[in-house]
Parts: sequence; C-alpha cells; structure tokens
Amino acid sequence: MVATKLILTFMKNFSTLKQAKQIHAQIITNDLTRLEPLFIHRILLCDITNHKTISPYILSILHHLRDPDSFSWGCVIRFFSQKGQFIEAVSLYIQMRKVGLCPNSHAVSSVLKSCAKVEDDLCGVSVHGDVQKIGFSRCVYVQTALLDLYCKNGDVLTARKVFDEMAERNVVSWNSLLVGYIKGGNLDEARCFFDEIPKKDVISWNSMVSGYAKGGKMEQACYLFRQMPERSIVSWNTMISGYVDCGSIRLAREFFDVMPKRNSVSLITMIAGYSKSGEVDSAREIFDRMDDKDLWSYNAMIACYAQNSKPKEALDLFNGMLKPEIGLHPDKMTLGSVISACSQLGNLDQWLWIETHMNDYGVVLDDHLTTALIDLYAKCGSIDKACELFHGLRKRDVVAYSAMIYGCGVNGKVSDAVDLFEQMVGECIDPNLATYTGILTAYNHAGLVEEGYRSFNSMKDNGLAPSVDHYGIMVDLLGRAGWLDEAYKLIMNMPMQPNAGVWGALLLACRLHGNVKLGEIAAQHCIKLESETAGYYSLLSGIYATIGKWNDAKKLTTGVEGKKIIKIPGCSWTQLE
DNA sequence: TTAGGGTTAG
Repeated sequence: MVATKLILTFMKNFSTLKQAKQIHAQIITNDLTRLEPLFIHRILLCDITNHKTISPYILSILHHLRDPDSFSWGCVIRFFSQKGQFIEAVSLYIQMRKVGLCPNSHAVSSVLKSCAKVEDDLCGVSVHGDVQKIGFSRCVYVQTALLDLYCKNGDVLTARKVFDEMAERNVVSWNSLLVGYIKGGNLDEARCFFDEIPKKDVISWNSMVSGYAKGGKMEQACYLFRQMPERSIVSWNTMISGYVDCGSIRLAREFFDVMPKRNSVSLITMIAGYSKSGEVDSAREIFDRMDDKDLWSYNAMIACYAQNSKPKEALDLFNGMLKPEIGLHPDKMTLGSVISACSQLGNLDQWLWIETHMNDYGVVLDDHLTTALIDLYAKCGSIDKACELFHGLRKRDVVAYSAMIYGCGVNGKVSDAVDLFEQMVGECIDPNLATYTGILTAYNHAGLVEEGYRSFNSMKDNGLAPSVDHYGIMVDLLGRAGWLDEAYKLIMNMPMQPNAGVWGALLLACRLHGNVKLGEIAAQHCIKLESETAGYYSLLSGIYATIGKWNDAKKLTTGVEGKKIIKIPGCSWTQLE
C-alpha cells in the first residue's frame, strides 16, 4: 500500500521537476514490478501539465514493468501523442511492434495521429498495413484517424476511399474529410460535402467558415457565420483571423468588440492584426489588457515590434519576459523575432548572451533560426561565421541564399555574392526581390555599374518588378560612378513615386561630383518628402561650398540651426547606442 | 479521431 500511496502522490502532487524526481525515485526503489498494472495506467492517463519533464519518468515506469502488455504500451503511446511528442509516440510504436506485441485501438489511433503530425508518409502507410492485418475495420476511432492521416498528407482520394468503406461513421469522420477537402483548396466541393453532413456540430460549421476565411472569401464566411445554430469562441476567432488576413483590421475589431467571450487567441490574433497594419500602439494596448500573458502573447508582441522597425522595444520586452517574476522560456518563435531585432540594431552581443542559455531554453537551431542568424552575423561583419552557418543548413532556400548574398554584398565580397547567385539559379531556386536587393547591393559596393545595370534589367526576365528600394540602389550605383544624368533619367522613368531614399542617393552623388543643378533638384525633393532631416541641407550646402557659393552654403547651415532640425547620425551596421 | 493564434532575408 505504500507504493499505491506514492503513485497517488505522483499523480496529484508534483509541480516541479525536483518533486517529480524525488517521487519517481521512491516508486523505483519500492519495486514497481509488484504493482497492479491498473495503477500504472492511471498514472499515464492523469492530466499532467508539466508533461515534458515527466516524459522520461513515464518511459522509466514502462521499462520497469516486468512484462508490459499491449494495454500498457497503448497508454504510453497515447500519452506521448496527446502531449504533442509525436516522434516519441511513433518510435514507441515501432519498439512495441519489434517486441512482437499486437497494438490495440488506442495505440493505433494515437500513432496514426502522430504520423500525420511528423509528416512521414512511409510510417503512416506501414501502420495502415497493420490496421488491415490486425483488422480494425469496424473501429470508428481507428478508421477516422486513418482517413485524417490521408487528408493531412494531401491524399484526399484515399481518404475518401477509407470514408466510403467505413462500417460506422461519426461526426468526427465527416469533419475530418471536410477539412481534407478544404485544405485541398476546392471550396465548392467542400461546401457540397458540408451540406451532406447529417448532424453538423459546431466544429463542422467552424471548419467551413474557416475554409472560406482562409480562401479570402469573407462574404461567404460571414453569411455562414450568421446562419450558425450555435457559435463558440473559435467561430468568432476564425472570423477575426479572416478579416486580419485580408487586411480589414477595422472589421476584425468590430467582431472582437462584440464577441460574447474572448480568450487569449482572440487577443493574440488582434495583436498580429495590428502588427500587420503597422498599428504598434494598438497592439500594445491589447497586450497590456491581457491578464495571463503566456509565451504566445509575448511572441506576438515581440514579433510586432521586430516587424515594425522597433527592435529596441522588442529586446526590452524579451528581456522583461525572462525576469524571474514572469519566468517564461523563449521558444523558436521568440528567438526568430529576437534575432531579427538584434540584426536591425547590429547587436551581436545580445545574441551571444542568449546562445549561452540555449540548453536551458531547450531550443535547438533549425534552418529557420539559422537563416536569421546568417543575416545577423553577416550584418555584424562576421561573414565567415555566416558562411559556416550557411554551409550547415539542411536545405538552402531563397531566404537563406538572399541573406547570404546580401551579407557578402555589404562585406565587399562581390564575387562570392555573384557565385552564390549563380549557384542558387543552378539549383532551380528562383530569385525574388530580396535576392536582387542583395546582388545589387554587392555590385553597388564594388562600384560595378555595368554588371549592376545588367542584373537590374534582368529582373523583369524573372517576372519581377523592381521596387523603390531597387531603384534607390541603382541610383546610388550610377550616381557614385558619376553617371548623374543616367541616374536622373532612371528616376524620371520610375513607375512609382521616388521616395526620399532615391532622391537622397542622387543628392549624395551630386555632392561627390559637385553637380549643383541636379543637386538642387534632388535636395528640393528630399526636403519636400522629409523636411526634418538635416542631412539633406548639409549635403546641399556642401555642394555649394565645393563650387565657392559660400553665401548659399551659409544660408542653409544657419537655416538648419534656426529650425532645430534633427541630425540623423551616419548609418552603420554597428550598434547605434 | 475533427475547428481558431506566431517566426527568417530587404
């Protein structure tokens, strides 16, 4: 009975890893093999929030059983599957099969769900083989999990076949296939299927509304939403998210304001929406309203700052999140935004500090984070480290190549940038706008006008229309090389309004080459667009000074002092603080 | 066993 008591303690009383370790040690020393299996199963089925830390103990308990049967294995597999540890669930299933045990329906339906999540077609197919061999044809749970797996793998035809052959179906079977049709992109077909569902529940309705919302068909989504016999928080959140995705933050807010009950998803969706539309203050207002701020809320707000050029605020919030009174651990999402913020500030130190805590956070660098780091290291001048990370990537995509090309460009390694560009095209990866920003920057830094021009003109061959930033780089490149008239002509032929960056590049070039006529034109535009920037006045005054127009030069300088215009410090990739 | 929220390059 001592052991029984210990197990009950294990189930109810641990909230820290230390406690779990102590209780586990007691269970092991009391020889668990003599316990009734029922108690073991109760441990596994109990709801433990701190599941990651107890996983090793669950495995240890399984291995301490003298002769674990298929029920024990099934419980453990279900535990891992329910707690989101899908790879572990699949690997346990494989172990169980190796031991020669026949899985029960719990084990099979759980492992099918896990297969769907780990996106391994092969393991799903082999479990399907088991299903047919062992014979679960009448088990609605197993059959539904199977059809869901095929839906998630994008094979709706096979899913339909499973559905048609099912001896018994419930609403989950219908919903699973409905989502399969929706994910397949054919909304009309999905709608016909939805209309056929004999007893729709709120999930059927939500799925269909979400299908319309994700497909950008908000009118249909709204029409269906109004017809719903009952609505859950998810229904409202789906509508909000749909409006956010199509850029209608005002309509999203209307739904948000009238919904009967809100949860953290509602708030996070609004934060992301405001972030997308650049309304950082409104996002912060929502964030401050949240009572229980979890990791997702912090991630949304930190991402909002990072995406809206407020890197300092992003890092402040990140550091606040780590304080003991909040005590949250960052995950991959957090670090992605934090690295982006570091990169914008040229602050490598903050990252180097984070790196020493990676083991505590339990975050492993994936390709996504590594790509962000390539950008960070390259911008901070550590091009060799960036290169090392780039070569360690499992798969190099257009983002990784673009970051690396840009990194080579700003570090004066033009031939490396060109090689990478060609290598990328050789791997059949299409360059995008950012790739061209990188390669044009490289040509610009090296002063290679003709090569730059050729590359700029080749953008349209790849179906890309240069953005205002690409024009800015070209004007800079032409201007620095002294081709001022060509640069001016390029500006005049731009399909969009030139911004202060474009005119500023021309102004700088005029200062370098002492061209008063174009310099005055450029300065006029710059001042019109950004009158508070002092740099333009001093550039123009510099042009006057080089040709001896001292009075004009002086007038401008005193004008600046009189107006108290802000001087923007020279831009550099080193930290601005 | 099914539905709603986030991350990388410029």
